[in-house]
Amino acid sequence: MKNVAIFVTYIKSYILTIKEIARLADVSPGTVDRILHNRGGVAESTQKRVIEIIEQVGGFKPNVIARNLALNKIYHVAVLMPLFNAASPFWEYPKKGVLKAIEEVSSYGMKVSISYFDEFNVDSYSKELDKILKNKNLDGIIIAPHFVKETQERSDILNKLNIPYLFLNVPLKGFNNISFVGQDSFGSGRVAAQLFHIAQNIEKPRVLIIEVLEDFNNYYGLDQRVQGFMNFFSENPSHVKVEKVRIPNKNIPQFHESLGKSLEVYKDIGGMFFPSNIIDKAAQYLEVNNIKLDLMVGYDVTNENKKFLNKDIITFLIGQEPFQQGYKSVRLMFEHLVHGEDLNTVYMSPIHIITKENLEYHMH
Amino acid sequence: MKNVAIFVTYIKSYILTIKEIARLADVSPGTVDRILHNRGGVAESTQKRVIEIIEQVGGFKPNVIARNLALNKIYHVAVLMPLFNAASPFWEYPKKGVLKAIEEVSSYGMKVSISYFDEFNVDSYSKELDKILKNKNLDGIIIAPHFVKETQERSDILNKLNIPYLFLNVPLKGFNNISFVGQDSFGSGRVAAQLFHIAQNIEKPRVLIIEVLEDFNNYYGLDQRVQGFMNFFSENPSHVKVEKVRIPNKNIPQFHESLGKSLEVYKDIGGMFFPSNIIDKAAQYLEVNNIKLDLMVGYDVTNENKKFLNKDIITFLIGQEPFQQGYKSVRLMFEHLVHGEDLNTVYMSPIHIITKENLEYHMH
DNA sequence: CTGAAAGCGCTTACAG
DNA sequence: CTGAAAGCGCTTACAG
Repeated sequence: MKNVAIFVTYIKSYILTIKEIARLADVSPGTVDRILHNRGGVAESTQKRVIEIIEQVGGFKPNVIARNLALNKIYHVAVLMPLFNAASPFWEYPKKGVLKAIEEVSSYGMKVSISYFDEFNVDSYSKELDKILKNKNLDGIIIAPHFVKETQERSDILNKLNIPYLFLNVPLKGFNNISFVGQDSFGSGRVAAQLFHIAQNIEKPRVLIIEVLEDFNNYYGLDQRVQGFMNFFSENPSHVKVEKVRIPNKNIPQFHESLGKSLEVYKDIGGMFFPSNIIDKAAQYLEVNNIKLDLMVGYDVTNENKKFLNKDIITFLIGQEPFQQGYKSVRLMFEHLVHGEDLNTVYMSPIHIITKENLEYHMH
Repeated sequence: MKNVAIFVTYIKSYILTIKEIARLADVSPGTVDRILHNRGGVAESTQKRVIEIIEQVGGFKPNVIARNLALNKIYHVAVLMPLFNAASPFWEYPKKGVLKAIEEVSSYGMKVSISYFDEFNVDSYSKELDKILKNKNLDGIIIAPHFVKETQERSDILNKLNIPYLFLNVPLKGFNNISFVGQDSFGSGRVAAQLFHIAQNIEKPRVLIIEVLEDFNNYYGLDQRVQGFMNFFSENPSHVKVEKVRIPNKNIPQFHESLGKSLEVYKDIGGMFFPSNIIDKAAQYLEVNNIKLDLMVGYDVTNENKKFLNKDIITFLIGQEPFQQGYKSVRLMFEHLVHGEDLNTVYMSPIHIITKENLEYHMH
């Protein structure tokens, strides 16, 4: 043990192996391992000596690779998210992000399976979630908890399972989820408002917020977006005048009819704000009827919205980096399970301002 | 060998180990390994048989963890980038990104060392680069090649070293770099132009581009940004009128004096565009002299620029996700060296539009 | 309370 | 041309 100090200055940043520490302490590697993992059954004197040596050599960092290999443990993680299709265009990119992350972690001891539910069908959500919760061989869950009540009903099971679960995109409160990955809806509404404040034509200062009934019932984030929008104007004196209308959206013709009526009521409006990605339907109406507004702002870079951005009918889209949301949720679960990292309770997505010109540079 | 087919249907997505394949083929693991890595010295008949079996079981994917451990190889990578300080505020976040990535990959067989040069001192660049190139124990290099000539002079050495090198932030052409991570300067100029097009007050349509002499000599990307800016207006009819001035920047008083003169010449301007992050100096001038412009657009979320964004003196900043640039460059090198992945020749950074309202949600 | 041994899956000399 | 053995660093029964 006398030579330890000299040895240490020599090796500097080099990290010792368990075997080397064992040799310095005159014990076996097994004993060092027991101490490192607090597995007990070690004489106090031995423990003290070994810990001292570890401190002297500047701590011990296990070789994660060797650790993984020896444990030969594969962590199983389930992801539950809405199915991507024409009715749920947003979910294309979270899915891609999840798949990309799966590819990366699959070589390093974590297997991930994805289940999908229909965003507009509560039962499909409950059914898929129940299936996942029955799986006895699970180490972690990532959920886009679109349905509050159905998720709450299962919170007991989630907690009893005693495995970490992480919320993706929907920030439900009152759960023991280890983390949330998604956008601050309120803040994103403020960003949209600021765009009108900066860019709305002074001669046509009236802006219409369109709340689509069906969307509002489906997703609580929309209300937050509108709240944030209003909040900006309550804090900042502005030439912009805001009006709000609620219209139904059973089908396109009906939606277009309601929109048309609103535009007749507010003849002098210069812009519209949609707190959701349904703005493409309105853009279609404007195009067909050859109406030009100064500013059209909505959410999410879906394929339809891209089209109208490129035609200069939509001016700005608020993006939330959905690819990263999917990617990040899986990577975080990996860091937590495989590397034992503590996660932050919240990982806020950036609030992207997307225009025709920067559209193609973004990974959506 | 008869049972292979049945076995295969049973195991499905399970990936066989070398040992298992060896057993199926009645050879030793060593032989399978020789075939997998084309190391030669295997009878053709054996080779054929083993390859057939591998195909039947749906291919072989090595366990990267075991591979790393056995190879016991540590890849050494050098990073050369500008030193972050008050004069080079941009480089704070690439550095942070590099450090984050280093933390991640250090557990998986790659060590990274960073060297810094003074962005405004060619010699420091040459010196540090030469130091790196002398290192015989190097597997890859990441460079922010700020100085064209000095980099060109060393391209022979770079190529002879026969190790991959990747360009960060500065897209030099005519090199054998395996990849580039950074922003499309031309495209970013177009984005800035579009912001003026959308938001510039109709009553004050004149916009001033400020080219700072010293910056222009230092960094070729600035010219590209201005080109892109002009290009947008040449393609899009707009009410915006663009003027260009070139002013020197030996020191702040001189810079402010030149700026003041320009503002006297163009009394009716409504906005200014800075193709660099030096916009904070102009914002300072406007603040002190109590001048309010409708639109001030510049580059990069430095601490100074943040301040003026929050004071509503700067309207928009174009961001290039510098953290991600640093992070990504290291991760890509890791994928290339450790996983043997082929890289794309270019990884374009997004072109972020930053305002007071979305500022805090972005990782810069 | 402690050590020796075997094993995770792959690689690499070495012997034949 | 091929197999047996040892090793990467850590973990885990097992024996004492």
